[in-house]
Amino acid sequence: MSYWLFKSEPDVWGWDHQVAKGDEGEEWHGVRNYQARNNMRAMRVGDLGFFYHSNIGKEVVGIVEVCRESSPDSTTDDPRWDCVWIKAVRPFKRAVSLEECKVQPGLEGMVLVNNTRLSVQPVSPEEWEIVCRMGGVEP
DNA sequence: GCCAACGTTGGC
DNA sequence: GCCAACGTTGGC
Repeated sequence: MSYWLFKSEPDVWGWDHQVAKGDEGEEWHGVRNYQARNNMRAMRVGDLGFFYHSNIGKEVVGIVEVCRESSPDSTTDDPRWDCVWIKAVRPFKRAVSLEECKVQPGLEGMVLVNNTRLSVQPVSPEEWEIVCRMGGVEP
């Protein structure tokens, strides 16, 4: 079981959209970055991830689960790009902002804090636990 | 809206 | 294979 973080601009695709898709989930299409794609290829069904709102909010708002492993991205014919499907699991009781993460002990090495431009990131088990607790949910 | 960081592209 | 030019992301 591994942990991840998915970034999305909430005015394009936000937590509420994700929740509306229910257990069927949604294809995490549109990623055109090798590092992010490779992270998705490493995902397995049942892996958990944070759902992060970039630009607007800049905060982790909930937890998602990988419900389909990486397969061709339906929004392109380019065979280089594929993606997983994710479904919403539960919302945070309170959103955890980027600002908070930056000053939280234990999160100094978090990719979110150190590589602002990577849209699909790995999260360590320690980071997972810390951020879940900050968000008011059990890891 | 600006700009820093970073990734990609393409000429050589 | 190098690197300059360019494009994109995302925090501020």
